[in-house]
Amino acid sequence: MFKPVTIKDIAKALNLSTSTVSRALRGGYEISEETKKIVLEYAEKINFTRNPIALSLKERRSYSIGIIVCEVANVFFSQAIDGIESIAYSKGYHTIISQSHDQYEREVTNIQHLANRSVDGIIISLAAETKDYSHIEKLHAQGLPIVFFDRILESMNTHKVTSNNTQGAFDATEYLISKGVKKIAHLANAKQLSITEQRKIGYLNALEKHNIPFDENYVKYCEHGGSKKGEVDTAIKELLDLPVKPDAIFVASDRLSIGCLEALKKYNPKNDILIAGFSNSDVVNLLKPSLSYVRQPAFEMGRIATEMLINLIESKYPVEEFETKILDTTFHINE
Amino acid sequence: MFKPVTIKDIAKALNLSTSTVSRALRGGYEISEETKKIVLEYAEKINFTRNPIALSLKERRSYSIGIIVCEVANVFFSQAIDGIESIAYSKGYHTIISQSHDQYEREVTNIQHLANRSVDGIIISLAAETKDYSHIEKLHAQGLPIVFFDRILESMNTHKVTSNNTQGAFDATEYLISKGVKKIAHLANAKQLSITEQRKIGYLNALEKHNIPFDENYVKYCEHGGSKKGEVDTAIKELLDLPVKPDAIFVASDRLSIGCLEALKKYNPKNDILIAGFSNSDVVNLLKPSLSYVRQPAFEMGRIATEMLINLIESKYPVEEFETKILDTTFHINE
DNA sequence: TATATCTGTGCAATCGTTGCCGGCAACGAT
DNA sequence: ATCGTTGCCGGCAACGATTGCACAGATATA
Repeated sequence: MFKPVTIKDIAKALNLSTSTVSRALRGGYEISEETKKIVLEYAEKINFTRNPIALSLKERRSYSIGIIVCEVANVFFSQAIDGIESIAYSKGYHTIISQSHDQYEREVTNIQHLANRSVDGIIISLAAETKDYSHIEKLHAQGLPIVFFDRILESMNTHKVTSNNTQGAFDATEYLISKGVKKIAHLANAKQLSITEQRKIGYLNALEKHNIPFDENYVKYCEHGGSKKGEVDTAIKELLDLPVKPDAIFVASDRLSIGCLEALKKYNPKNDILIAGFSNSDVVNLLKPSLSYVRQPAFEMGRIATEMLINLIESKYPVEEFETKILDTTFHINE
Repeated sequence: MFKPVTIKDIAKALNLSTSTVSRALRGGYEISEETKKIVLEYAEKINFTRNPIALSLKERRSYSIGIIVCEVANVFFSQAIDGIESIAYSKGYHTIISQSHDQYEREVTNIQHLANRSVDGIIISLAAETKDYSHIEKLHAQGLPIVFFDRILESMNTHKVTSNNTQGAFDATEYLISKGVKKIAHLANAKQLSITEQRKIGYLNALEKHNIPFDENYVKYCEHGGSKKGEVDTAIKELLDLPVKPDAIFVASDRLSIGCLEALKKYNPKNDILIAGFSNSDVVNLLKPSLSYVRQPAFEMGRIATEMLINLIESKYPVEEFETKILDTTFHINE
């Protein structure tokens, strides 16, 4: 059995009380230098580390942060996680990552799990499927600090971080227009997601600016964010089967971009459709068909969300003023 | 402040002792049906969940499993994590993921952190940089259950899961040979990794079988697994600058494959070098230059590793017999 | 009626750590 | 000589949940 050393062991060995040992280890001013030295040396020798579980119980907090994303395999999210960790670790927190796989059920289970595990706060990007938010609202009402990033819940009064989705979508769409295309389809994420709406607005704005009429048939939503087998495939096929085939597609997410490219490779070998979309992939430059892309500052978003969360956690008084931070995207062309 | 309900609250409200409440909630046979019902209903009503931290302290275990991989952004690892989670959740464990980013320091910190957090066991794939194993050996000696997957530590006596790296490497190399090339370079991972050695053996076996002489200059090691900026770039440049330029490259990992393709795109626009390598990427079919690839059963590896670990954790007696499971890879051609 | 058995409940200890109170000795000031 | 102060340390309780043991009351048996 794995049995770590405790301060009791030290106390017994050194013939001291546990409280004395405890204080000596924390450098309490009420302990003589001599005793301190003895305790510290012995603790070092037997490789003592204090039990954070016991501490969590006593302090009613765990110095850990829960993260919920749809999947870690998505580069946008893994970069955001790196950003979260960079701040969390530096401030003495550790992280517990869990994946919703864009499923509502798993989001509920996971957030419950995290709250039970006594995380001090949660950073979350909503699952594509989620339409009911009571599981989150309940915890928030109980006082659990929550920060949203990327896919935010507009209606909840807390800190939020997103990128400038509207601008990014506008840039991508306008780029397509600049290439001379006019029939620009839009492959979108689940309808109820904040990012879906924002990106669609950017797309519409670009069309409007250039006097291109909007056709609702050119917009396809993927209710599972592309996680469901065949979802993107079907959407693309439907677009290709339209009476007037689109000559470009603006894709709303990384996940969808991949599915889109795969489907096009299959159904449109002529490769005469221009594509631009959101992507943080590191292989985006190697893809064929090529993909011009909007990149979000994922790492930075993670950092900021974490700073916000730790502020909430460590605030002595209930926070009333909340902030929504919007970061700029960048656009990159791949001919 | 976030303050969950405790059994004390229930006890007070119902005028019972905490022990009665506790037993009623666990369905203890010694409690009258009537009392049980009252307690259960009230607990339900006020949304009681037991505090797992308190339980961990008492039971000396946390029902959580630590995972250490180099990075979650790597598809092989994220698939393995999905496999780990599938078993872990079904058996009532939850997971704590941490990333070494192929750095020795972070591996040490993370494993320490996990052990402190009282995980019941650890599943680990070694960082590329790691050459000293005492941080792991120490915990293992203390009785912490550890299972290796992918990048294993041969010398440690515990359960291990790998794929058949030698066979996979052989398949890839032989495929290249079958395409008529003879000057096959090998872009390898850090020298000390188990997978590096195994994959090199497969490469050598294929060369030998087809009577192709081995040239040490054709093998390039990446000591940081491709995590360090410019590492792969340099290696590829060196290969291209050799007096006799290779006409094919066998690449040992996903991470390296990407770097390799990028470098080749830059330095070898003629695109006259054939590439085959290990990859679990979901976009591998969309890449240009194209990449024939060896795929590992990552999900399955995660599942098996977790079953092994939970066996170790839940075993009543110290386990003496350890197993090394080797799973088959598959090879896929991309012309 | 006295004793044994059984049912339902409470008490107290436990896990590791820390906060708080209080005790003891040595010291200086009065 | 007495009092107050200070330095150093031990003991107790508490965080939340579980559990062995004890005990009260009811019922059954001798």
